Amino acid sequence: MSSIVELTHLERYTGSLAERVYQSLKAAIVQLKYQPGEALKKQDIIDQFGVSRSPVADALSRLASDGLVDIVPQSGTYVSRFSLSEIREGAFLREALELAAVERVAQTRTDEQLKQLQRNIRFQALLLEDGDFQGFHRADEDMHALIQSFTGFRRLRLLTETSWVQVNRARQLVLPTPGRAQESHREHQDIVSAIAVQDAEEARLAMRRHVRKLVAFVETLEAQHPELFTPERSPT
Amino acid sequence: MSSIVELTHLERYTGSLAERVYQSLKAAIVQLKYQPGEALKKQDIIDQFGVSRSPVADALSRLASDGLVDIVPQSGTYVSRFSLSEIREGAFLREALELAAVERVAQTRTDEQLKQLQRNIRFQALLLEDGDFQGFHRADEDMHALIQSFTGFRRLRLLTETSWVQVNRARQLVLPTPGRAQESHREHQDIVSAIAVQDAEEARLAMRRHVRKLVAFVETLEAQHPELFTPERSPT
DNA sequence: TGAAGCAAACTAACATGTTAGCACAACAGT
DNA sequence: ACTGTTGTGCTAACATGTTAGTTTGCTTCA
Repeated sequence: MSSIVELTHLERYTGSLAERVYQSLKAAIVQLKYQPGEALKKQDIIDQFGVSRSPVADALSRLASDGLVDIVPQSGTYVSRFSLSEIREGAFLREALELAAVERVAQTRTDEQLKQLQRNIRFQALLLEDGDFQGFHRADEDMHALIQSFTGFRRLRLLTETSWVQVNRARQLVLPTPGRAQESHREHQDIVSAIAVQDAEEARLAMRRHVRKLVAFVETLEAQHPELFTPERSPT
Repeated sequence: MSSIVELTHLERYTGSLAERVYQSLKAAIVQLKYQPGEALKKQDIIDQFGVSRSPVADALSRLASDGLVDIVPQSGTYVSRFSLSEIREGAFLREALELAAVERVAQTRTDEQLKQLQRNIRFQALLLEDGDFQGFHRADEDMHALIQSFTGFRRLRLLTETSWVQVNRARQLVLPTPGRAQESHREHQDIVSAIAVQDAEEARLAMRRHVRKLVAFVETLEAQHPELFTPERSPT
């Protein structure tokens, strides 16, 4: 059962070879093209990309520090299984960072920044009317990215991304719930409204309500796909 | 002026060669044995450790993702200079993570955990009486580590550490202020008191007061050591 | 039949050879 | 003197050779 995984061509990305291999593999893992628990055949990757072991090894070690693969010394590299505790931790970290960001932005926002957020919100409504849920999801992510960029901190976005990546991967398994997008949009409105009136505390609360909803969706997952999860470390 | 930097022997650390080289270099950079802006001579490192380029390259790439060195492609690797904005970001991130941690722990703590914290606090008092400021500093860090470990999240501690590492490096330049340790101890007491009565909001506030004090010390630094800082990106 | 031992095949980790881009100094032309 | 050019020596990035530890599965012996 050595299912060959179709990897995105390196030309789609920029940077060093190692960087591009990293991007391509990461996308494949998050999109569940690799099964959690599956062994990563380095030779296959080398063959598909036409590169040598060095950039691949480099990419894998970066994926390991993201927690997306587990490197077993002198043995092999495996796509990490889901772990409820890691998913909860990812959600906790994202919540911590998003709350701090929105609190700060509520206090420091300029009118121009507020305008951008409000434009995004109206755009979301427009996409919902058209039933473009994929577009809505992109606009959703854009909104979070906007808020984070308004803090002026560059690393923040990266950290949130890597914290969240586990949850995001698990989210691929959850079927979209009818009405969830509308509900989500209303929560976005609450957040931006609080930012508009510079109420930091309310912005925090609104963001917290929003983020915690996302987590609740994932919690039900283990029962449906137990084989993708690591057993929650019961002794032997 | 190729000042030879004394690196800690690899035997002091555990893990793969690359891991140990990473630990040793990181310690040297944080302790300012390397001057910010200084070029890292890979050959010197190789000679001192008696290893090959692979583990050193691996270690350097990890230091780069910590923000401790800047790798310039096809040119060289340099110990990163201080940047006020990066220091502020590090402080922001640590604050975000520590606040979330203490808020959670205030709600979920067991009596046994509380006991550990209170024991730590009394130990701090004892060290202060003896005038052992270095020991106090260690106990201080232990307390923060304790709180983080009580969340049950493993990655949290690592993230806080890497967020803070820039600030910590800068802190090496700040002379200890008389009476600061006592003040710090009182702030620690406030935090643990709030945890004792499970007042999450007060715990957050106490922790915030505490963390922000540390940052204030660093802010004055650029005037004293301008050569260690990157100019705050004024055009050309 | 089952367990213990052994060897072959695979892997990550480490070592080393090669390539190509950048910086800086010496030098030539004006 | 000043500018433009070339070449030398450095580097990171990439390719490939080597080593040593792990897994797997076959074989052998109780």
